[in-house]
Amino acid sequence: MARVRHKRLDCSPGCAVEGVLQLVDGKWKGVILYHLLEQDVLRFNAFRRLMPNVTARMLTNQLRELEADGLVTRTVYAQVPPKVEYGLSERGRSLEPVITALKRWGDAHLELSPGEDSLSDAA
Amino acid sequence: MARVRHKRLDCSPGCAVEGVLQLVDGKWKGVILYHLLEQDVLRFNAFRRLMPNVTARMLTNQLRELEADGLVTRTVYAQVPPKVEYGLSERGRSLEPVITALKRWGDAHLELSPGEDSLSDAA
DNA sequence: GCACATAGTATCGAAACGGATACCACCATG
DNA sequence: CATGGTGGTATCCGTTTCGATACTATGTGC
Repeated sequence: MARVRHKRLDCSPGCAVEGVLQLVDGKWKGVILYHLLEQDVLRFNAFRRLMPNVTARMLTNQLRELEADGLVTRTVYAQVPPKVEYGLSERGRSLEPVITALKRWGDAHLELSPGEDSLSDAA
Repeated sequence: MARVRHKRLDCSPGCAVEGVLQLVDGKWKGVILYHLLEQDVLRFNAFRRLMPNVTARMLTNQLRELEADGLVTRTVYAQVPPKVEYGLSERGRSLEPVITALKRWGDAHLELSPGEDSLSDAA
């Protein structure tokens, strides 16, 4: 679901840049990774509470892709009611400098007025 | 053209991360920015030669969006044949740590087999 | 006078994206 | 017996993306 982007990474050294972008791109992956770096472990519905606008379909989707890319781990507990925990793999955790660089730049250059970045859906 | 992503950045502190992603995301923006950091100034067709798979339509599009976001500058010389130069604005140049972080991670974790990242279209 | 290079634009249409909605199993609680 | 919470899946369907193709203007070289 993460935009097909490039079949071939035909951009010479720029490839590396594109390659990471391909992993992080996806409507909600940035936020998901960010939250996982902060919280360590999150359950499905915990994500939904953190990001009220994401639909279950999309959340599943993004998490599955991140898992397929080896960035997040998915642990299912054989319980009823079900319990599934999402966390960062080692590879995922290694993205920290990247996420940090993104956050640092955003904080410095984006000037999100506080109040626009509320957790509430503010419908 | 850069995927609508989120109307509201309702992800609390993660917003900053998403915000930057919104600027860098776009099928070719990562590579464009990377090349501009390396080369300083590039002309339209120079980009096309560096990225043989991008169509004129898309290239125009990505450059225009980057320009609208204040990351690249576009200088038109009143000549015939036309000459248009693209470069980084100060804001664009400030993205360097971000691009660098992306590239560093990509180089370390992606293992692009050399030969797959050729400049040629290798049709 | 024809082709080539410059830097694009316009239009078509197929494919992908992604929201809305309904639905699943299972258990606990009231 | 119904309702709520868990973690999803399936389907429909409008919207967006983006490649392909054709086309523009002007000046130079052959």
